[in-house]
Amino acid sequence: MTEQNLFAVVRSFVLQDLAALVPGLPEEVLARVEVTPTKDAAHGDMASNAAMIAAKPAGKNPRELAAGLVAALSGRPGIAKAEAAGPGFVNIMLDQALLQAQLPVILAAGEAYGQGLPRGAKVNVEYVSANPTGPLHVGHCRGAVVGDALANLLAKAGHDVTKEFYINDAGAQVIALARSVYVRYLEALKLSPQAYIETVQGGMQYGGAYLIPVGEALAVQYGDRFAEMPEAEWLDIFRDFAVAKMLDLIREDLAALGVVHDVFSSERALVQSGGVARGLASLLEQGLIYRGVLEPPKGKTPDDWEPREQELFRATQFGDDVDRPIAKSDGSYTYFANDIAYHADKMARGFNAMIDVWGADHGGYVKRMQAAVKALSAGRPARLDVVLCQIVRVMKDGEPVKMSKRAGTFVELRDLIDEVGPDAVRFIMLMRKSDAQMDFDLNAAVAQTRDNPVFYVQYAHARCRSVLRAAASVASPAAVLASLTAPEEMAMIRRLMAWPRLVEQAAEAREPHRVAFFLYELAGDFHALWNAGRENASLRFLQEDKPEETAARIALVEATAIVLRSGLAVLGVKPVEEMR
RNA sequence: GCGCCCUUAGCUCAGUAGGAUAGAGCACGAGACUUCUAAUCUUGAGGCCGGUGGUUCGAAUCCACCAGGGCGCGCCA
Repeated sequence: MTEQNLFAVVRSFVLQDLAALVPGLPEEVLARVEVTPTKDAAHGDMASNAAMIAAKPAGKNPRELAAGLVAALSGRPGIAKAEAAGPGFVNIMLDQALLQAQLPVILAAGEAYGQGLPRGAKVNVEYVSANPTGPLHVGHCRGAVVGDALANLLAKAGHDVTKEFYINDAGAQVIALARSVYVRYLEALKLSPQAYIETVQGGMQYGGAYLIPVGEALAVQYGDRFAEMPEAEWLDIFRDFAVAKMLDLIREDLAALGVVHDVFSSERALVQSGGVARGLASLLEQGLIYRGVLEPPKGKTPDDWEPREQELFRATQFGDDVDRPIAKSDGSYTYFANDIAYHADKMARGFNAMIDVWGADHGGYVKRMQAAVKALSAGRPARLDVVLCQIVRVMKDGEPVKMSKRAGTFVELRDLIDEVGPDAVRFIMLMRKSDAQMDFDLNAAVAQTRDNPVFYVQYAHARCRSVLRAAASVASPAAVLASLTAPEEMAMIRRLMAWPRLVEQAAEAREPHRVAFFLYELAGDFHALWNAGRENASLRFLQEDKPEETAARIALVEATAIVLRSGLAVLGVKPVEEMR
């Protein structure tokens, strides 16, 4: 595969010419040299900051250095003109033919356009990881969409990506699930669960109707065998059965959203196979685990505070604020210990880059987990990035839709998908930085106007397809691309050309929302181009008497459709053929 | 009290590794349908980038402090 990213190509020219002008510049200076799209067309197609970056280490005036770069770059193939500007920018104007020649590149690549060259690293993206105690609700939705799109984006950028779901099936919450299911089991047998419920501390935790069929299924399978039995006899059976059913529910919900994980990892299986001891071994060897007593939190101390001796991990040695407990005072492991083991397990499976997508309520957990991964990696290259997703409020008619898990009226993810469709859910969730709170406007999500970004982008694709359908009879195979010269057309090509670079940058920043914004802008460009043909008939795509120009424009439309599809594929949103 | 995230136009938000005159949409003003679907487009107005200092050729972006909003804070996961 050849380099599709023209910005990378030109950057390598700049670096070569810079090295010739100023030999021996340090790596970290060169790394800061960039070639970017320009905001203003008057500044050419691309701009580089090279002269300003290098001026100080070179002991030269940035304008002077820029002039030297301009002279060298001007002779490069494909570069029509270079000029120094402002405080020392080098503005680069490409040959029109080079821009036009991007269209056949895009057409040949198809939806693979923008695909980065393969990189060595195996990346694990873990997301959703909801407790297997019920269907997904809207709170899980953002993480599901962001994680899935991020994984797609990284794959697009050339990484070897695994999508993973961590099943929290080892803790107290799945015990509580089993007990709640037992109540439904008794009800299915027409027995009163009241006496049993009174024996359960905290009562029935999961009261949702979705457990009724689970209880019924158990009644069918086991009859009244467990009706009078003590908990110890049925707890494991009920828990495993219920967890399996809940995972089925969750998988269905995810499928409705178009999310499919490659791997489901069970916490319980990890624990039972001795994974925790395995995971903690390297920390023990490094002397990073000790018995100690934590200081009370600064400021106001909890009322029931009393010093306790626990096993602690020296998280402070790796940037955390305090050391963190590995084991409770009764000796059993904390969730953190299991999580260390889980990440150690990922590393043992060969992942040197891990990304966890968490809800914002886990923000306080990031430092300790990163500290643990740092300790586990012990010098090997391993990196954990945590993407935090802030709360989403679902809004209707300007009012927040009530979500109360306690009252059993929480909005299930499925309700949201049924209401607005998976494409709108995904696209709109990706129109925000994940670490900013967002309101999800139900009214906008179903609107057939520019208010609704998914509609706007899909409409652009449908318009492309509409032209291409109408073009079938007019198109000539020999596209004479040189006829594409109108400013609107060249602007369109520049936008398309930016796609591979955007993939690279967004993947590096772990920010899939940039793709959504890119598509929104690309759609805007196309709608503008479409309407330009309305104002000026000579700009219309299909020109009856000019087959060559028509062919060139069809290539442009086809390339636009390809980039739209390529981007929508990253977001997991379906392109549509027509809007009727 | 401590930690993390956020604060950009009336509203909802972008701002691409510190780059040039801070950009979109909505709402508001003025325009464009004998069509490749006007479900769209063009154009105007609208800003102390929360505040104050600092770092440098250059700061919405980095640092410090302050104010406001959110999340979390030793045997819950």
